[in-house]
Amino acid sequence: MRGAPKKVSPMVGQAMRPVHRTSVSDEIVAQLTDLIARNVLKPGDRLPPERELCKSFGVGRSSLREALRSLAVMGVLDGRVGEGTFVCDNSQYLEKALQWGFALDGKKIQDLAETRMMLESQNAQLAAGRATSEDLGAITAALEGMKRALDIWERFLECDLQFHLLVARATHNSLLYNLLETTRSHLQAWIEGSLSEPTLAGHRAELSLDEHDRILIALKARDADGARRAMGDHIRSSSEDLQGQVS
Amino acid sequence: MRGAPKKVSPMVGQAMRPVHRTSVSDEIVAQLTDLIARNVLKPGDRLPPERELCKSFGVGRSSLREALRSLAVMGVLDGRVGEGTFVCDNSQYLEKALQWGFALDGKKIQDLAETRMMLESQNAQLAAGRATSEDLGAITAALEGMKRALDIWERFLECDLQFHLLVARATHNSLLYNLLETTRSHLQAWIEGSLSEPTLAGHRAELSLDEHDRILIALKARDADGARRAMGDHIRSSSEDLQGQVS
DNA sequence: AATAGCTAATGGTCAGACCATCAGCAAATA
DNA sequence: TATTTGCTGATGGTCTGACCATTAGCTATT
Repeated sequence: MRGAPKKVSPMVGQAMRPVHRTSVSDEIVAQLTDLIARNVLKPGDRLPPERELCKSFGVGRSSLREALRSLAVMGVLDGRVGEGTFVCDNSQYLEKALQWGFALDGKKIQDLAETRMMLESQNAQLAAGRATSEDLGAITAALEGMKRALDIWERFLECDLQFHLLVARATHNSLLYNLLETTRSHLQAWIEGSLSEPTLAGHRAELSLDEHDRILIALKARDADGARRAMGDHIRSSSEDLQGQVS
Repeated sequence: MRGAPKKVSPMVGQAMRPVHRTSVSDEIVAQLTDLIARNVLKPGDRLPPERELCKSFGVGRSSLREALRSLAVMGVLDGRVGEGTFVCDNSQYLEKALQWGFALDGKKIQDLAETRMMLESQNAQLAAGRATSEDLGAITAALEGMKRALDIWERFLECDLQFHLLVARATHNSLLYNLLETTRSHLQAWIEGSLSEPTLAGHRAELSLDEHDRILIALKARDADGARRAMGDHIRSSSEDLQGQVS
């Protein structure tokens, strides 16, 4: 029939493009993001129930749910059982992205602790210049909670955590707050595991109270460098106690 | 029965914590990310078929697929029909996230810039004490690349980015490196969008070179505080130029 | 040796069912 | 009347089983 069917003409490959293959889920995601981008779906809005969306899009529920799931992990949608699926008020997809950075990294304790140390110091420095009176009031309340719970070790730690998170909130930088939150949550499991027995609870609690006092004083005095140093000293001191228990 | 049932004791609310509510899909996501983080699942590896994973995890296929979908959206996994599901070789999990260009409001940009500023300063400080000779060599090479590309604006920026990432790598803290990488790439997308015309390229490039020089000198001298200040000055100076274009 | 065709494996999709949770309302209670 | 309790429907979360489209790998044909 043909003289040389061995080789196919290479021209053909250049003239043809890969066909546009789109999955059903991706199509749904595209349509929904478009609706949100054009403000047809505003933050806080509630989407129709899944079973209705299925009929509207003409797809099965699995595909629809995979699409919703995609948008949920990006922080665009939020599904609440019994209530419905809502458009998140603030596109917090940045925070989500940073959180996944933590999850995917081999979370070595030392790196985590170092990152936390750095975040907390800088947060204190920033907070000194930005904390509102409400911020300072809340931080003061947390500190007083610690003083009241000197003998209830668990409750003491809880107020301690609150103190640090409130300082982060006082930076009024949602990214920094979120970073500290995720860092802490990854460290928390390890901390609680290696510090379940409050051997040196009394001594440590007294010391900790004093350190927190210094931080708060620096914050109230708007002393940025002082707050940074006080927070750094506190973290160093408390982590030394932890390290001692481990090694 | 009781004398005054009007008010519930407020103590109770403090003694109880919200129960740990976790969905099946999230559990799978957590397990898989953990496996990837601990390098049990290496990039390029192929996961068992979905139907097998269902039995392994003891969950239905819907839930499993939603979990896989979540990881696919982040660019961690890649499912190919007829072949299987693979762990993506590139750890650029954020490429996908950037694909949907969500509008970043001014506050977010500011938060992002601030976070970057803080990361870079601290990274420089840490790197000064830890950089190996290879690290310093690579950073020097990046700086020389910038000098050679003074008239090629695009290439200049590329070397600039490399310089900063290499400093982060020199901290030998993968978490900090990852955080900076994510922060930078999100900022980069915004910068390139609103700063396509290199108006003051010449002036800025000269200044930038000088600032990078100072940073490198401080790093080589193991001057932690100096490196931190030099990096801080550099970021402040360059971001002032950007702010000027925006406002 | 190269090609075409067959088969099994695999991800993608769909449909229907059941469960846990939540809002809202009505009945019972103080 | 005001509060609590219990019911009910709506909704997201999950499971199961099935079918389809695509792919790799093998086999038979040319």
